[in-house]
Amino acid sequence: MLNSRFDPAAAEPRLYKRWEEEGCFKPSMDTAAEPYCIVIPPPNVTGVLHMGHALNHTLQDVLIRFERMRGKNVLWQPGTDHAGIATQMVVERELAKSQIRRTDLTRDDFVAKVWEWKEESGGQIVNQDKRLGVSADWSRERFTMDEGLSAAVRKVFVQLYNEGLIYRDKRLVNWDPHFQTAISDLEVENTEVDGHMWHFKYPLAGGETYTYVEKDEDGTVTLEEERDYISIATTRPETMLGDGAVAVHPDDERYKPIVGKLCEIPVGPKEHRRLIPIITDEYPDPAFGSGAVKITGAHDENDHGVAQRNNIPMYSLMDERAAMRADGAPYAEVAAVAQRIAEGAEDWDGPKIQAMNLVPDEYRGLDRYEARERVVADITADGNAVMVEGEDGEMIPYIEKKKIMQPFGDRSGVVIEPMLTDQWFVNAEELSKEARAAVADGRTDFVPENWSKTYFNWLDNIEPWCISRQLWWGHRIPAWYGPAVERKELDGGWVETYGWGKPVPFCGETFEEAAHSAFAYYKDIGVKCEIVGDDYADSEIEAQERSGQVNEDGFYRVTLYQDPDVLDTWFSSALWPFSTLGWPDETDELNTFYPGAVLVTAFDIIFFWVARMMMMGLKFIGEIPFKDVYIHALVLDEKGQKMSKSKGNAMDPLELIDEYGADALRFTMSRLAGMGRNIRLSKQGVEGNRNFGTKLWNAARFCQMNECANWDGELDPAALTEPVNQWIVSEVAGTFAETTAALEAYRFDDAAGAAYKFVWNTYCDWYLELIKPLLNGDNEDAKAETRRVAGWALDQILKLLHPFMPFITEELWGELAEHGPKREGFLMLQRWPEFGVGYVHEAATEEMDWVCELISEIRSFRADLGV
RNA sequence: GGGCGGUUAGCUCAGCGGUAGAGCACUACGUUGACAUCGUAGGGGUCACUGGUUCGAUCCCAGUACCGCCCACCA
Repeated sequence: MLNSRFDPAAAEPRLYKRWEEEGCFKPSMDTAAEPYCIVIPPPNVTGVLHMGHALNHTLQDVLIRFERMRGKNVLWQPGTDHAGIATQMVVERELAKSQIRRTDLTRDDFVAKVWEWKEESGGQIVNQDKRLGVSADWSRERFTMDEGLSAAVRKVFVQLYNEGLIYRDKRLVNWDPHFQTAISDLEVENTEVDGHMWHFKYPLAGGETYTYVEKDEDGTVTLEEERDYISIATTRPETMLGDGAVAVHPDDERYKPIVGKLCEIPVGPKEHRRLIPIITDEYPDPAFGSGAVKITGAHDENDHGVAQRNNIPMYSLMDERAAMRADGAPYAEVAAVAQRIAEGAEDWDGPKIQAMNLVPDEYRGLDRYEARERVVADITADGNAVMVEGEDGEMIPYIEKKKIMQPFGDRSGVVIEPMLTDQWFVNAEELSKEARAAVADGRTDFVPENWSKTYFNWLDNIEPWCISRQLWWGHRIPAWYGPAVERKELDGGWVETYGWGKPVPFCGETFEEAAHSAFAYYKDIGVKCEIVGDDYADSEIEAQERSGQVNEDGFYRVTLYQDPDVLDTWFSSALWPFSTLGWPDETDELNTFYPGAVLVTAFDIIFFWVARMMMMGLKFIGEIPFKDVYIHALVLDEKGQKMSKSKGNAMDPLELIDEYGADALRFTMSRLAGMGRNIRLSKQGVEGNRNFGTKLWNAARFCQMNECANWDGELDPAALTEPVNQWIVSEVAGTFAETTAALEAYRFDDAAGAAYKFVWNTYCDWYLELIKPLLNGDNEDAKAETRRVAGWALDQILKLLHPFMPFITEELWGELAEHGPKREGFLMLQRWPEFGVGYVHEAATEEMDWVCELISEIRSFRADLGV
């Protein structure tokens, strides 16, 4: 006899172990069966299971188990992501406990530490997934940095490079001063913060003056005064040091008299103040601020554009920690050079400008915010702040309080600095075309469909994707550099000079490949060189030291060095749908399971991941990676707040599993997973669904007590005579039809809801109550039929609920089988019924509707009488 | 600034061109010998606002007002 309740803590590990041992999660590889594949969004290897995973994995598991029961050849491909920044962060923190900094170790030693950590502590989430009942094929588990996936990454990189879709460029990128790496646009979170806008005077060169006139809309003069300066507003005074020009709108009448003249940056030692030109550009908005904008090409995206259009030098002011630069020649010398450049008296180019440190000596090495305060104080002390009348009538510096959008690193939380650096980029615009088309023409569908608009909107405005990261943990960029060579004819012979100023990159899946193309390159331009075996340097300095000698045959020795950077984590994630199936090898799995049936994910990852998988899949396989993209909601707490540790409202799925069992959590997730944008989870809800499990358990117990648990599997509905039995068979069939349709449409809430309603409100509340008289009566035929149908219906219920509640259903199966006829194998072998879909016994249904109604009426009649 | 979505019962939301639905909460009665319960019944809504299309609009269209979210370079 069954206990009166299910014991999840005891049953779950036992059942899961047995599923795994019996290989229930492996694809059948039955060639006659339709393939069905889902690749799991790989959680970070550092990750622990949170509510988002619990929802995401539950929904996938429901689909996977459902399709497996329907007889498809099902693969759920699991694995984890190396998560570059996150993992490096975790390991650095670990090391810090023993007072070790990353930079105390060599790169190789550090990376070895990370692997060590990964082996020991990484991937806990896999075990946590097992507690949830995730039925992925763990024997195929992959890691984005394992050997096969790394090879795929190199191959993709090299091919894209050879096609010109990956390139190296010096651009303004988002620089994270904490991690000291570039990050992509997507990894930046713009947040509105309280800021200030300072107004300063840039004096005109040589004490020149002009008449400054302001007019209102009607053309009436509202202000007219002689000025010897131009007024500039800025939220970032510290970047003034790198200004290359002041820009005004070409139609701005106020400044027409001084366009083309020079003005002075009012900061730094007086004797070396720099002069910069006043130029025109369409960018400044005459109606905003003073209408004049200082142009700092190396530290602001807009200014960068202006500087590029007008050929204005872009002086970098900060180092990789976003502190004011402390390198290079003393300020006086550099400023003098800058002065000659501004006057057009000296030639310049990018690298030359980049090398110049225009930070005045007294600011060098300061943190950027410290520098800001100093700059503001110095300018104000100097009398170059614009003054306004304060509340008490005194003149005070004009500082506007202002909300400004500030970029923060999504992982580090520090303010991102736009920095001019050399990075690798993917031409995302080119790759996005096919990715866009595939959704537009319906090869891939978003569910709900509306998300395709978000997807289009992003693709239509896509920017180059910065893929290089200045980290140690990740896929090393498969590029090696050699010197640029300049050949000059001298005394009838050729003389080569090797320049490391702008090294030439050579890409290859291996060093040999890169070396070959390097060799070909140098040969092509007429340089006799040798590149030795697999002898490449670890750093640029080492490469320089080792290059350049001439051997006895007159060949220059060239030593290449590998790019120190690693790739953005999402680069490898983008390959996940095919790299995990064995690509570039033509494996059975790749042929069978690509494209996948559906990708299940939350909306916050559409850009990071979904779009990029579309791009890479279409580019390298020539086919979409998945037919559907199901976007589910975010999990919020019961008050609709985002769960977070700091708020203290985070619920731990593992705690809920401990308390209520995995099935309760899974069923709750399924019932809440509507098409909405977020779902609210409460402990109460989970408890309610645990109670549902108990209800189911006791229905089974009732069947067992009444000898109903001896079903033989087959049932001929046409041979039934009792209306109540005919009716319940119809109801079962109807429920299966409803649940099947809902699951096919990713309506998890409807699917689970239909099952819930049927089990509790139809089977338990009505059917089991109605058959009690039959079971206790003396009509042996009716009794036998009822027992058979009740047991059969229970069997169907277990099938119906299995995708949602695998543990309790499996356990019931096992328990009942001990008392009834032996069943073959595990539930994984059970088939989703198709027999009775659409079966309706109309007469019985009508009759039962009538009976139910009548009983209800009698009950309320009795209630009215107070009986 | 651009885009997306929301506004329906006290709460959370579903719905749909044709007398408004669910769950929770509330009230009443009844059950609890498969069940850690639950059942039955009931009260409760100008479906944000304004126009338009239509025989008919909560639903379709346009606009307004709030509220979310995403993206974006106003110094």
